[in-house]
Amino acid sequence: MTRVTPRRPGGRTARNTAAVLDATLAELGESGYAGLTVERVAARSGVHKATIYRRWGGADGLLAAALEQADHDSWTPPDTGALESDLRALGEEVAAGFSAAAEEGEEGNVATATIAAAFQSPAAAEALRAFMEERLRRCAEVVARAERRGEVPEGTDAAEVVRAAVAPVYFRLFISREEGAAEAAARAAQVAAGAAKAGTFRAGPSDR
Amino acid sequence: MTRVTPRRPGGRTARNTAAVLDATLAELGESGYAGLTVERVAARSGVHKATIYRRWGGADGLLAAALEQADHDSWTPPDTGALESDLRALGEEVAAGFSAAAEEGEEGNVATATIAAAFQSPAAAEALRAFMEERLRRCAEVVARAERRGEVPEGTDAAEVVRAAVAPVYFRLFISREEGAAEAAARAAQVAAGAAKAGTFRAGPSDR
DNA sequence: TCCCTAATGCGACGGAAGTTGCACTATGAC
DNA sequence: GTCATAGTGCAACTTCCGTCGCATTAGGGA
Repeated sequence: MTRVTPRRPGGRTARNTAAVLDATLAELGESGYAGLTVERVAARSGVHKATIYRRWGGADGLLAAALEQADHDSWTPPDTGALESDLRALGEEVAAGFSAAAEEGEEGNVATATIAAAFQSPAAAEALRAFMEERLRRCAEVVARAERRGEVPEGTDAAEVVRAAVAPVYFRLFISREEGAAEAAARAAQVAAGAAKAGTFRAGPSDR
Repeated sequence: MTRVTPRRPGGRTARNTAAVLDATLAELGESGYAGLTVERVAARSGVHKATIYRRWGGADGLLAAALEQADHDSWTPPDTGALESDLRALGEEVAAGFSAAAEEGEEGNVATATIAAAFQSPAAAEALRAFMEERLRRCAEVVARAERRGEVPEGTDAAEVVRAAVAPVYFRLFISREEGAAEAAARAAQVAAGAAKAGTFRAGPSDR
């Protein structure tokens, strides 16, 4: 139904794609997913709404496409020289990004919007899954460095360490809706790093 | 605007309230928050949609009211005799509840719907915050028992221990959208219990 | 029991979202 | 350069959501 890869990818089609995805990101930054409307994107991009419905299927398709594009950025995890401070910086980055997004109209809103959209749309859920998988993969470097320094035992499940460090931040932001996500980052980093050093995260049933 | 507490709480008003909230829960179980519509609730409950809009303001108000009602249940945390297995049971309960909800049309959907709605509606966000606060408060008993048994040092921040144990489960369910939430519960319980015993969770800046 | 009025029912209206059929434009193969 | 057609623009249409004014009903104090 939805043609994501047109058979004529050149010229006008390419320009339309770029204009629509740009407009989508801008709208997300301003209004979040709840305010993301095909009609507004159409008006902003100058592309007719029928075209958008045909090519992306709706608001969820727009979001998935925009996220897939954002996925190709050059983000790398922090490198402070020690596992715990790396994890803390990671968590604080998450907390800061989402907190700022909630107040201003920042681009962190795109991530928030995607998490929200994943509840309603399989396409968005899949886009989010792929995005987070990629992020966790890049974060594995943090644990790999710690392993090289001898901070943690060999065979440590890197992704699991990172999950333990950032999960409490997301929990406070989106599940329990409490304040103090930034402080939680420090505590979680301490816990995760401690457990990693003690060997609790050595590749168990979930290594992958 | 929205009159949550009518001045005539008896008779028809009470019957309408019950019928509407029942219908809301049923709709949530079948279609989630995305499919929660005032018109459908009106049709199902036999109460006119204008009445629903006047008293609850919209879909988000319905959800908040339904959740507030569910908040008054008699749920208590598991008691297995040891901290780590208590935490594991807790996390597995969460994982099972939400996984089942995702497949069938179960009541766990109400919680999922609330988390989703919190992204769009301040009322739902506040309802979710209150609900989770109450749940965390009840879960503190798990840590209190461990403290009495001497498993963890005095002054351990109970809520923080519970957050560390369940956050990775929620993270996999709703943020990274990975499989294996149940397995994550075991690992997280191990990490949280270990850190608690080591005194990492002794009341820090975030005791409250 | 009576009576004031809070609460509800009812229908119509305005607006926004999404769909569809048709005409037109410009891409890319030749 | 030419030409078939993928892709787009356009406008009308249907459906659904939320609001409003007014008539009607029933709660609960007297």
